[in-house]
Amino acid sequence: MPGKPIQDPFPDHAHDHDRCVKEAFDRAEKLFKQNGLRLTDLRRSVLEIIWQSHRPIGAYDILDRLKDGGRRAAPMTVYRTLDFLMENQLVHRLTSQNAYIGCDHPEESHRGQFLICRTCGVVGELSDARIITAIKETAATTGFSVEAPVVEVTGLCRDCVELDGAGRGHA
Amino acid sequence: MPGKPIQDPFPDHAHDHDRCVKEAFDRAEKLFKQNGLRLTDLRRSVLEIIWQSHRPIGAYDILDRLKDGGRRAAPMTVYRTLDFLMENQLVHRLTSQNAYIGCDHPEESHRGQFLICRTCGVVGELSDARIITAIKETAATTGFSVEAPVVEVTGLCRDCVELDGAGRGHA
DNA sequence: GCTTGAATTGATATATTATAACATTCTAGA
DNA sequence: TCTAGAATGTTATAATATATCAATTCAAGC
Ligand SMILES: [Zn+2]
Ligand SMILES: [Zn+2]
Ligand SMILES: [Zn+2]
Ligand SMILES: [Zn+2]
Repeated sequence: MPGKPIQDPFPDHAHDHDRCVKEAFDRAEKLFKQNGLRLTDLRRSVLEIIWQSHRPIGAYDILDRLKDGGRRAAPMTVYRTLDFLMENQLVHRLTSQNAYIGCDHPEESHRGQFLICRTCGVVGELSDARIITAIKETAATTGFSVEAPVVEVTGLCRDCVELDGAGRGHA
Repeated sequence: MPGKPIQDPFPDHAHDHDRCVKEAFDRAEKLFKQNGLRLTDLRRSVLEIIWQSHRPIGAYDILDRLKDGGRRAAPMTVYRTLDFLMENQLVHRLTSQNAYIGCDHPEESHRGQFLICRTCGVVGELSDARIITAIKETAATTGFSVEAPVVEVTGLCRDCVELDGAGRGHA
């Protein structure tokens, strides 16, 4: 049985994105059922828009796409939906980008660390214990008790490093 | 000779803040001279306002205080000055707060890590090699090359942990 | 099926943060 | 003094996010 290979946290430029979307929605639907949440048309649409790529998308861009899709909507519509999706870990907000990105593993309560490629715009989510430990222990030396670490790292992804920062265009 | 004791990255609730301000301005003046920069009234005022406390302050709050001080100013005035101060490492922007904080050590080019107390609002800046190493090495396992890590950690500072999250009020 | 309260969405207005573009003033040096 | 570049003034606008109240939809119990 093939199954999923060892997971790479950063989506390759040539990966099968349809599979990402399918898996994301499978997980989402499961989560909604388990928790008795309502996967409404609006929520589904917003989630679809967000999962159209691995690039973070702004609230007003989501709004535009909703309108393109024939739905009438206002900023509040989007922000409310984003709040709901974030509460349920289906979406994360990248504070350094004022933008939103889909999450791979909404089952577990978490706050990921993010790698953001400056060239292609793609984001990968990490969940690395060592980073968190380093932050917690360093904070502890000054008596600081960590609650919500924000880690957002810009740089160049594997594919864009190879292209020496000239790469563009993929899901 | 007394000199400075081992530096604690998080300002104590009862520390001598006048000394912080004095030292910050000594460093700033030195930096301006060394680099042939112009420490204008506007820049000095903005830096003073930012150093009034160890809490981050928003651009529009800076604007208000400038006006209180009898200076006429517009948002652009503030943002331009902040840009200048940030270029010269005298000020950092906390992306998770949309707010700005004074920097302790403008001499060295750096991008700090920040501890932000949710109760008293005070911010301490770290510059911890272990955190950066953990981020770089983890990123490297997926071929990602780190350029600009953002680390902003909210939680409770030493003093506020002791008060169990009821503390308030100091510089 | 009908009722009802809660959840969801609609609609309008406004707050907050940040940038664009061009004009004027200041300042260091020739 | 003259002048070019730096700094600031001024006006307008973009981009992001929230507050508030009304209308609609939905699930559950009767
Ligand atoms: Zn994908
Ligand atoms: Zn996640
Ligand atoms: Zn101080
Ligand atoms: Zn600093």
